[in-house]
Amino acid sequence: VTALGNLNSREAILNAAKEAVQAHGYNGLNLRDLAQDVGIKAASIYHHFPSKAELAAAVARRYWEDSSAYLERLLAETADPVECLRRYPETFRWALENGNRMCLSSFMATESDDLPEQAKQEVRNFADVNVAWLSKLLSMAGSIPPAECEPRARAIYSAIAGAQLIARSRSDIALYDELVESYRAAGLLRL
Amino acid sequence: VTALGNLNSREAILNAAKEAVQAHGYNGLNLRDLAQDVGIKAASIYHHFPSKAELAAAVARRYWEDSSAYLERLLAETADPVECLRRYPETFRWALENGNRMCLSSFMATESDDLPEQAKQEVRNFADVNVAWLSKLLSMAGSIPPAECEPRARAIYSAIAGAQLIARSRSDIALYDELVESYRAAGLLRL
DNA sequence: ACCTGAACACCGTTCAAGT
DNA sequence: ACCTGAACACCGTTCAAGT
Repeated sequence: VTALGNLNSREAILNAAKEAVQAHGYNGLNLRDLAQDVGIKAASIYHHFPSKAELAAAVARRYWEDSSAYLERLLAETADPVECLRRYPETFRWALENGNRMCLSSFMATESDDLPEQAKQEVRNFADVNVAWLSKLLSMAGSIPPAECEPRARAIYSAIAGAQLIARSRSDIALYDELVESYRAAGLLRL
Repeated sequence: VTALGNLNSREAILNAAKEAVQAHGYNGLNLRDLAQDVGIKAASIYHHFPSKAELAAAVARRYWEDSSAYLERLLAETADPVECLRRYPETFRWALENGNRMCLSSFMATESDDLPEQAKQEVRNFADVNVAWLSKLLSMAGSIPPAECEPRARAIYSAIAGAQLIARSRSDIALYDELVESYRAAGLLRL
């Protein structure tokens, strides 16, 4: 019977918190402002999440789950692994297009020292999911030796994260595109 | 006559603030804790800096000035530009060795949305100084076409910043070294 | 179940007051 | 010149109280 009453508030909190953390980070996330976005009071957030830290962990968890689902879908829809890999940088481009935000995991990774263990783990999961996907695709593409697929996947992931960080700090999407193009030209993304 | 009385406090504040921002960022910088590190009260900081924002700008300014001076010294001491470029990743490795900290400019770049214009400018200056140096060295080395030196310099800078961010979030210097090695293997740092 | 106002300790900041 | 205690508005958090 009954009872999904608070699901709307919970969902709204998670979504608004995600956007806020992508712009201001965990330390910059303000519960009173967040509550106002959702249309409730700050104290009410505690009915859905026991603390700001656990809210952040929940947001980070959903973030990598969504990322993982998207990447699997991309792989399922795009037959060619090379084409799939070519499109990977797009995923980090959207955050820049959407209000000059950045990857929630990159931001929270930067704030590692101020995060509880659970939140840090979810941040690591995002990186692991992305690296595993890249590694699998590189392996499928078959253009570099199998032993180099995982190191290369990590290199691509960290380089893309860096490009997003730099481009965002200048509010310059064209710079992001230029950096990705340079990575290709230099061989990092060449397949 | 007289008067360098407050230079010691001012210097101590700048140094302690630098370390704190490298670990916790601008939003994570706590003036009461900072004052305690220096041995004064939080209110006293305002005798040396008009606000937390202007303190951060002063810290960021000194940060890129020191970086610039170091890079010029490295270039003066190391005849070979290729050797010079090979040693560039070391500069980002030190922060990891020194308490798993990160580049102050990368951290503040991440927090761009919450910084005043002056602080953002100093953060951009750091990137500009590093990119200009890399571009000059790439040009001296002569192994890539002149027109590609600056784009490549930007790519190297953002990739190194990304590697530091990822490695720090795992407190794993070996990962930083592996990422740099992968960049070399992939051709990004090859000369 | 879900939400709130009032209170707590903490933060950036100001200011009058100390030396 | 340099520093401080006390106060301000703000923040994360708690809790008793509302529906």
